[in-house]
Amino acid sequence: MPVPVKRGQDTVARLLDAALAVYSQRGRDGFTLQAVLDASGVSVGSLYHHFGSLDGLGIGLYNRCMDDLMDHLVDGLKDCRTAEDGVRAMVTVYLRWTADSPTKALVLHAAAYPGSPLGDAEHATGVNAPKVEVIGEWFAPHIASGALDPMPPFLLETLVLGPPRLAAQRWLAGTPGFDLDEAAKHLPDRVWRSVRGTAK
Amino acid sequence: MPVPVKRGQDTVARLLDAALAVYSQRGRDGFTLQAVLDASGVSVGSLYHHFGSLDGLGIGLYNRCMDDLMDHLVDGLKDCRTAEDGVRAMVTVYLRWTADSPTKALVLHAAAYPGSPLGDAEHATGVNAPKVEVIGEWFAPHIASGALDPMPPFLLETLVLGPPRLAAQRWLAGTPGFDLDEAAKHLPDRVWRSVRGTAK
DNA sequence: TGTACATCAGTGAACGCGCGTTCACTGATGTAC
DNA sequence: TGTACATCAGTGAACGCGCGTTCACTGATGTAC
Repeated sequence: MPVPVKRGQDTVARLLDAALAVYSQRGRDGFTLQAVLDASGVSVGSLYHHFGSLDGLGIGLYNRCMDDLMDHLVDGLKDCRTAEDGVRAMVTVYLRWTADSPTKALVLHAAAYPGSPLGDAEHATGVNAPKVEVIGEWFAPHIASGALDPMPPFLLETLVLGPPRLAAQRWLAGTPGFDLDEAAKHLPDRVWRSVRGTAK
Repeated sequence: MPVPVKRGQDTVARLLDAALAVYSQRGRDGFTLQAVLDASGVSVGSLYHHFGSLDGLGIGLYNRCMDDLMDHLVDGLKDCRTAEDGVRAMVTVYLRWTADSPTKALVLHAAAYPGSPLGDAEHATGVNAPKVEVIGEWFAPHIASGALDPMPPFLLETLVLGPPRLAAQRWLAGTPGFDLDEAAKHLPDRVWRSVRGTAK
């Protein structure tokens, strides 16, 4: 007989699954207590027992999605050695992850705008800080070596993730003409051009 | 005696001003009917007379902000002749506009995520399509001439606006270390590298 | 192993508040002749 | 210019619905001895 997972863990998972489904199907305005309860089959009190409030569940959902993305980004760097490999991997992974997990991506984008109740979650909890740091540390030596032009880390992030992120946003919004496959074909190259070292 | 503006135009302006103030100060969740009424001093019925619903006012607000940004972008191209000038202008104007009109920028970012009630506004009304087209037409000959590497327009948009947009988003969210002035110093250069023509 | 107790997980009826919207109305401005 | 009428702008009391949250409770699992 399998050792049962920690008590209540199953309920938490069901709530998060339902939250993701509701959020992606009915949007932010449709992310309502009743909708989550219906989709999960869990009782109100149980939701409050585990998450404290509907906002709490929202924050849990956000953290779960962000964590998933971070895992993929970190994983994408694993077999990279050159700065170019790393930059290309970030762009490629971001685009592929979006295509593979559009519902999670949607949660992230919806929460990314300033003043969002979920957007504050990351600052508050800092749950994903370690993984962000891992990525930062991967790139640091390549800046030091000159393989990447010297620039503050925030500009590197901006240049590397900005384009795939905008492409993802437009694609998720269904803007006609936005093709993620075509983006994945060309963006890594072009992003690399914008950050590679120019010094001898 | 000055000819009075069209009847009711003043009320509409007051509502939009109040909407912007409420949205930026109290966030999306604070954008409530009562808050707008209090901030504007206008009566419920009057709001409904002009905008039909609270969502209608939200759409009006979104269109107003997007229109403002588009004006600035189009204006930024006016004195540009080379492709490089144009690309640099787009990046620079986007960043400066964000710094100058953070409240409007906030509305735009908040509405940009897919499934947003305001985000659908643009598709629904297409109010800003003409100005988008103006910009597209400005760049077309520079792609044709090879000054910009040939690529689908959506990739050009992604590469040019992606980085300043992400920088703006992070700055608006108050992420520590994000400096819009520093971004304005370096981004135009680097964005240009990513899109300039490489053919002879 | 058995019993007593403590903690954790889960239930759902009840509550009250604030929300967006409606509607019958008054007043101001424009138009016809 | 004066009168009659039509249209547009603005008012605010009233409505009802759905929302997130609470709470007293039952049941299941873990712990002590």
